[in-house]
Amino acid sequence: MTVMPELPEVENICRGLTDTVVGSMVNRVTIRRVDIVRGSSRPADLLRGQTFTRIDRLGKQFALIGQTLVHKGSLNKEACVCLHLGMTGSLRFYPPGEPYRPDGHTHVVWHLTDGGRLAFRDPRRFGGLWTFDSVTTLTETRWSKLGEDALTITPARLHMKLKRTRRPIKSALLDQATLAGLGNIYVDELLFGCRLHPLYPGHEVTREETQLLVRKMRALLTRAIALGGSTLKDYVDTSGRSGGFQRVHKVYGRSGQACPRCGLPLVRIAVAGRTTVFCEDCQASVMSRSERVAKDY
DNA sequence: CCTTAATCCTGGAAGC
DNA sequence: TGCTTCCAGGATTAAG
Repeated sequence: MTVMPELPEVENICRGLTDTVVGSMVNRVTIRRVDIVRGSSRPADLLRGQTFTRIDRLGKQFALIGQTLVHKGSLNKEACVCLHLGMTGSLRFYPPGEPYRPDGHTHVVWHLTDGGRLAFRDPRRFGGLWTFDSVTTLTETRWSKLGEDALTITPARLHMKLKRTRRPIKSALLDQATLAGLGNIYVDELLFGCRLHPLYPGHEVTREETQLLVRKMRALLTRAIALGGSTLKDYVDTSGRSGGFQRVHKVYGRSGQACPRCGLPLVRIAVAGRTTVFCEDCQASVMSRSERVAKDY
């Protein structure tokens, strides 16, 4: 089973990058597929000649931040590359001396002066890469459209967002403008953990239910990070390393199978065009209108 | 303004 | 066995 890069996977990639490439200098950048660099970015400037100073993350997106020493110790020219892995994207670090063979899906390779390499690979190319002249520009022009990070958002802030939408809670939680980091897998797992119906309208979610959501969400994500972290060594990638990383899905991908809580068959519907699996019995805590909608399926 | 639907893309699974 | 069809997913864009 493929590992989808949601927040926990991305967080582990960032930690891996911090341990491996931060401090290294980029000697050369190979762009094997130009259109993987999105927007008006100039592909030639993907931190070439710069030193990785920091890795930032917001939700599922993260940024490689580099600096160039223009004058000795006085003026630093900053730049950064924002990455989004989409569905099948991965970033893998090859230590100096380790052979690597780029295939047709390896789109960008950073060659470091110490001989290490960093390779971005994405078969389906839902992912991409954006360049900015500073972290501030990235934050103001791109990350400003995202909600708060799923790991740090407070119940009060989430409740504020949910209150003003009539969309199903699942749609709202998938929307990165509501909060950043959740994907289809974790949303289904989270709603099951909170016993909330996926079609429950956002504005009907109570303060108490939002508190439960945030509490469960933090626990879920933290646990997933810990599980993924145990497999990290030299590699910055999570796909292709299955050892020890079997995520325990209670509902995702288990439609028709027994609900782990009550034993009834899990049901599969479509919400916001996404496959949604849940337990009609355990997650029946919907009110009036939405309950009728749910029953229509 | 709010919400939904189509679009992108490829590999793997399922169907004939 | 080999071919075709369908499906999975996140974010952007267009349309309702």
